Amino acid sequence: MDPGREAVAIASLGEAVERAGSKGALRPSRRRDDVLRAARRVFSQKGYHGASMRDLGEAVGLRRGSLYAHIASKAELLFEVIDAGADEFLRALAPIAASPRPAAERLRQAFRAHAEVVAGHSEAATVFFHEWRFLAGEARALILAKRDRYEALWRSIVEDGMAAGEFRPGDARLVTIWLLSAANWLYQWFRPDGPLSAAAVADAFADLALSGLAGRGPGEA
Amino acid sequence: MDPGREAVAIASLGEAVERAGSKGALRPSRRRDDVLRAARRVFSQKGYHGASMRDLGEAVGLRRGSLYAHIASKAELLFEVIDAGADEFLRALAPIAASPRPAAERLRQAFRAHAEVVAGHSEAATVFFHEWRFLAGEARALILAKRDRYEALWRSIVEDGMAAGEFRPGDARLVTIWLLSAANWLYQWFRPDGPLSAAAVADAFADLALSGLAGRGPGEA
DNA sequence: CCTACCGATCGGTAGG
DNA sequence: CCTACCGATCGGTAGG
Repeated sequence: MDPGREAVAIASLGEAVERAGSKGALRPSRRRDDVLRAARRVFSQKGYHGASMRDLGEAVGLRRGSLYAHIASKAELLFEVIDAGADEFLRALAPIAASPRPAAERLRQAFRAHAEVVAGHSEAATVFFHEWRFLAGEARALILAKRDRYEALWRSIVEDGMAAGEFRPGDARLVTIWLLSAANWLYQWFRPDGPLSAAAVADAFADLALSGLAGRGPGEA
Repeated sequence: MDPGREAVAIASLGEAVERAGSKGALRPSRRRDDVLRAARRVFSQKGYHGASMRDLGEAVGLRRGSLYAHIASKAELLFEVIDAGADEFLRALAPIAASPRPAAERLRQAFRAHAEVVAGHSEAATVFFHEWRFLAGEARALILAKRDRYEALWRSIVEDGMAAGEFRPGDARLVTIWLLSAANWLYQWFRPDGPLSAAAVADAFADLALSGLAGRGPGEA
């Protein structure tokens, strides 16, 4: 809650949020958190354009117009939901990518971290993947930069593994997309109340990615 | 264009399309194809709820109201775009899944078929994955049934491979989701004008899926 | 936080 | 009579 850092964050969001700043809409509050939570849920269910401000108002118990005492715009809500989701993924992966452990072990940890974020923040993950393209200007650029940073963290694990001879050589970028596909797709089907835990799915995916469908399992090496 | 088959198809779509049938809106025409093509493009770019009938009209060179001489509703357009996309995927995979070839070979063919459908029908694929949840009633059930059939075709290859000892034993359902994740995610990043062809990406994914990141490549077996 | 509005636009339909 | 389309407008709702 350092006001200096917050001012920097506000300045980076461009015109819409600056207007909000001048109105004080960005000031944190319990009500504001309620609105963000409602946005996460309603956007994930109906999509950004399919969700109306009335929907959000009903979800939080306010009239449509009253929401604007807490936020600057519908677009600002979309950015905040997506940005918070992106931060969850980055925060979970950063220490794993920077660790000195073998690449295969870090790959397993990366799958676990990713699966646990999806399991714990499925609404934000859905909004991230489905609605980021409706962001405009700086908000969009900021989110795409975080997405690229996240992919670069995964790629660094792949490149380390190839350099160390742990992984067979190949197109690190393509291999990274291949690995991330399985991780990213989780938001489409994984349910915390399903038969498998996030960690179990992550471990299964890591085993498959490392050993392959026609290879030996990790216990048979 | 057998009118009997068309009547069955109409009946299966529920009330909205039956209304269309009674007005003749479902009768094929060049103009109707133009509208469907425009819907595919505009829905893929703006999303279903973000695209207005005015957008569709502009894309096809008609006023908004004139579209209703050719279609019954915006919802009907969404269904038809998604259904045609689903049929492309099913039509490409069905003969591969039914083939008597080894499972590993069929898996490679499945990746190729899927990647080529994504490459050739990227707009329909995007609309399929992002907008199917905005379908209602029977239209939604029909699409989910096709999605399940497609997944079952992939799973049959996995099960055959495990039964034949080509693939190591495991949870066929989870392995299928893992394989399909890489295939499905293609619509997010694959571009036909990129450095790799759809077939090249498919082959790389098949090699990785079969041999794994830490295993030997197909030429080193 | 509300009611009461704005300029505009929504999906869909009217008569001709 | 048909098709393919027009300009205008329906009742409601959008973000603000």
